[in-house]
Amino acid sequence: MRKVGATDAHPDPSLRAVPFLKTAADADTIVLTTRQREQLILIGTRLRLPARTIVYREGAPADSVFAVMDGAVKSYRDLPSGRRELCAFLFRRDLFGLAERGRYVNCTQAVTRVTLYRLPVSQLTLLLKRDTELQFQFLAKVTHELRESQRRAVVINRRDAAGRLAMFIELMAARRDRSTCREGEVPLPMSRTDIADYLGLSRESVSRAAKELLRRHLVHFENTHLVRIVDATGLAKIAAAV
Amino acid sequence: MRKVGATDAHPDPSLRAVPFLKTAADADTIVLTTRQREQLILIGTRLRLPARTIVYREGAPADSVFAVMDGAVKSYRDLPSGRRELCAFLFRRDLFGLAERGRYVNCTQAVTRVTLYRLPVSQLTLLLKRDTELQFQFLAKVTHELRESQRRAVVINRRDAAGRLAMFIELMAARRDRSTCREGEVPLPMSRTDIADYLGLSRESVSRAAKELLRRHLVHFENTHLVRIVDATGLAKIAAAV
DNA sequence: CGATGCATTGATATCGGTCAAAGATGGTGG
DNA sequence: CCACCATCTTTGACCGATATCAATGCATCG
Repeated sequence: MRKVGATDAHPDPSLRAVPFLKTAADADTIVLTTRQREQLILIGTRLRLPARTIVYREGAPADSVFAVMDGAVKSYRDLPSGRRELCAFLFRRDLFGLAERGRYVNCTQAVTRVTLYRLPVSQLTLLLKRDTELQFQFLAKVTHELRESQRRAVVINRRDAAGRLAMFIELMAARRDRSTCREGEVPLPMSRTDIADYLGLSRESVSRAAKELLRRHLVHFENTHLVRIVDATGLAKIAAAV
Repeated sequence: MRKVGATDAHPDPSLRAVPFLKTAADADTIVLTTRQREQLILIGTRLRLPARTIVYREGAPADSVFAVMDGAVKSYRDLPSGRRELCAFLFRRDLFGLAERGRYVNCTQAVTRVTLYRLPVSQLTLLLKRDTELQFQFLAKVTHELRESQRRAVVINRRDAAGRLAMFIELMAARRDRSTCREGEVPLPMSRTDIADYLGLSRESVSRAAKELLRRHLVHFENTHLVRIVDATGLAKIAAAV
């Protein structure tokens, strides 16, 4: 496993001028518009990593921010109990690597082979200083993402296994790249264990929940990593039943 | 039950100039410094409400923001399933009433008799425009609170009933007014049902968890609404066990 | 001092976790 | 191209924790 994006050098202290980059650390993910992404790519370097590569570890000096160009990345934290809390799955256009006090707050690992852009924080800071509009967008995205993940966390707390999985499938469906998959088909590139850690369930419960959704004719699993939504309204009903 | 803070008038459209006030809606609570609070109080009006008064309802036009001067307020949402999700308890110095698209996102109700300051959003907006430092502080507080509540939600999902209650008691202990209660004593002004809704448990489970903490000599309940921490380190251990 | 809501306690049911084992899948090298 | 091995996934049995239902106890406020 390679490790990138972490050196012993401290990040640019001028980051202090953009405190939201630090404050909003836990979100760990931002979705940008095409225009914003183009701007950021100008200052970044392309990076291709095989599946399972650790992009950076929790606590490492946060000197870079990353943008997903292709593939999927997971962001997680290992808890003292041995459990793993999977905070987010990151796809095309997602930005990740935000830090708190100059350190990454999560560990991130490639789920599939991925293409990333790496943006040095120092240069990003300069860009944000020059472009107040971009900074503004950044802030809006940060708070938006925070809200989303907060909503997820709250909601996960009160739902049976099937409901959580239904919600997860809908989430993945909403984010899928329409150009690369058929109507109703949703790729699930991550492992069952990853899904379990994300939903706060055991592997086995995810399996059983999948079986349950199948039994109710809501979805059909073409294979482990591709699910087809059979009854979208029925699925939505279960997913929404808070 | 009286209802205040909700009229049919639309909120000041200039609110659009302060999008973070809307964006950060779900946090619903901000803790301000004394200086900031003083500034805000200048534009507000004092309000005394008896226990159980609804301050505003979910979905009502958000024309005011409120600051708690004394007493406790709860912020909640009733879910379609009939469950109630209790988002936050608000105490002295807490600010609440942030909205999304001009509407309140939660329902808020006085837990005890309370004294509030009511701040018209229009005037608050003006103040924020004049005082960039205050606006900045506002943003920092918003993101901070968001992070906190996010952390809570995530953490709640992986803990047994006793652990959740231990965490809750610690939370309340951290926020209690030292001047009005003895060392180690923590007032719990809210009902067991409220605690249950906050922790995602049933009333009965809260009762049993309380008994469990008592059995382990970690706390002692002087009465229903006053708990004394007997073994702080032991309690912290249970509360921290993720 | 009674009445009403709140809190506790007990009995039972249900759901998900855990453990164990079998079944699929995919990658590697011959 | 196939066989084999490692890993991931599924299935089953069982257990424990919490929800739910029911009843009793308690306090608070007229």
